[in-house]
Amino acid sequence: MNEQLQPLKKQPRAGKAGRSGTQDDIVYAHIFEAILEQRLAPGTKLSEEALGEIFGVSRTIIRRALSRLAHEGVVLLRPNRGAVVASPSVEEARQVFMARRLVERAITELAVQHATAEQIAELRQMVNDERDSFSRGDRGAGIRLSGEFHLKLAEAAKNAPLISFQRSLVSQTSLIIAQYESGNRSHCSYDEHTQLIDAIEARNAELAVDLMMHHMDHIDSKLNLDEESASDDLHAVFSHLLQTKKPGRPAVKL
Amino acid sequence: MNEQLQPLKKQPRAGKAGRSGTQDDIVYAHIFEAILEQRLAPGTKLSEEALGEIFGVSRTIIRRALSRLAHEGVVLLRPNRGAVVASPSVEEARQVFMARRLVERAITELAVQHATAEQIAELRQMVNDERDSFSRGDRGAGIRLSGEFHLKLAEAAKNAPLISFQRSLVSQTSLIIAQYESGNRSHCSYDEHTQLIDAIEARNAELAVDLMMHHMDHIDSKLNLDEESASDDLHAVFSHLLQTKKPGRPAVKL
DNA sequence: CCACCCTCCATTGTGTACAATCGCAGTGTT
DNA sequence: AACACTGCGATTGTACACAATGGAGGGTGG
Repeated sequence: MNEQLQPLKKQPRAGKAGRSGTQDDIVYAHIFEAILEQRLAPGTKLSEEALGEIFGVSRTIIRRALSRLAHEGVVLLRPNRGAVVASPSVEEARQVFMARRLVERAITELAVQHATAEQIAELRQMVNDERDSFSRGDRGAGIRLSGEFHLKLAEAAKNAPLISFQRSLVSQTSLIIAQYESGNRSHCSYDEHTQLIDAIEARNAELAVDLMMHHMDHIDSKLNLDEESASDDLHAVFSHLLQTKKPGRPAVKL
Repeated sequence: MNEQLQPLKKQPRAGKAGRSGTQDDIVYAHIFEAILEQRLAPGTKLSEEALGEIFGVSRTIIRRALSRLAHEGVVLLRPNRGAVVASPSVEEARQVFMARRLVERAITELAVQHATAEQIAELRQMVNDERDSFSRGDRGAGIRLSGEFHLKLAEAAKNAPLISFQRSLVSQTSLIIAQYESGNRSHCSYDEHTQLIDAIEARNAELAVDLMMHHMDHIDSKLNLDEESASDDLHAVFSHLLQTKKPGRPAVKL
């Protein structure tokens, strides 16, 4: 259980202190990826020392990375209790999706106005990568790339606060998908992404927004948010109890 | 120039390591307040060591506080160059306002649905405080309380991601107001806030949203964002030069 | 006289040591 | 037997020491 993550220091850097601010980014990105690709399950404890050993950096760096992740909502930082991978409740998931609809609508409208030919080309490339991942059976990478597509779209909207917010929302969405998806099939059907790009390229705002909203509908229709919950959910539902009450003894009298 | 901020450790705590996570919050809150109340002008350098001495904590704490502030956009963190109070450009200000309209509209609609009687009472109390501050001539506190009003409204909307985003937007807005306001009169006329509360209490969504949008219009009509800029702006425009060149010698040949 | 380069200093980035805190287990008591 | 208390272990919170970076100033050459 000690070497399950990537080997230390993916990118060899000159000396210990490479270009400043780069070290945390690497750690951040790796943990982020691991969470989104579900190599780290919700609720998993993220020990600073263990992570530091794995990545070959001190706890200082780990701590900063965890801090960023916590700010984005994919990691829960409990004072004096350490960090765990967030396990969004159904209610939290609903809130995230509501916020996303709001933001995606605005982003789509803005992207129609501002997207450059280059950005549109990049978007098409990302859809290709996404399709490849799914056809390769790499579900984790697929979820991540699908999220990055929406992030790229946000960049085309040319509004810094929106981009930042979207990053946080996409992260949490990916976590929610990883946690709640009913196992049938692909999440962001890349076909919908392609149609969306077409509408944006044609500068058809109405159609683009329409497609995006349908896309959102499809995403959460694939989740088990409504009604009762499956096995995974039990953990999520009771996680808030487990961290305040003793897990050894039932926290709730039946 | 060494003791211009509040005396150390406003709230006396038990020993050095009080309740965990509290220390950073205090420092964070103090710097935040100082920036919003314009006791720290945009472009001011925030030395870690100096702040650490002022607050009586080590650079570690300061660094974390600055990190949070940077994430909210009120502080700019330049690698290897230290932190400065952000000085939003006109374009950045526009983006923030665009995002705020989006978010405020949604928040207003949700607040109409979910606001409890208690929350409405709290909102009224905040407007009172705000009015008091302005009548007392405390412009800084007024700006801050006005922002906190909008933040409280966001809480009534019961959507965690939106609250978090709103916090960031309000912070930046306050900074923008502090920087660009044409000196005439109060920014958030508290009267508009009162009307807004009335509409929310009456569960009149349409009216509430309408009032909020007008409120937004009023706010940025009071700023000098359009066209050229006045005296205050000069500072903003040249602040990036002033922090690289010596202030004693003209940075730009006339 | 101006421009370029080199050295020095201030400040940040990182690693590590120490201390406080929390959860857990063992033990004693009712 | 169940509850409460106390001590221990592990892990986080904080401070500090060292290393590296970037800028400023002085000096030299053109």
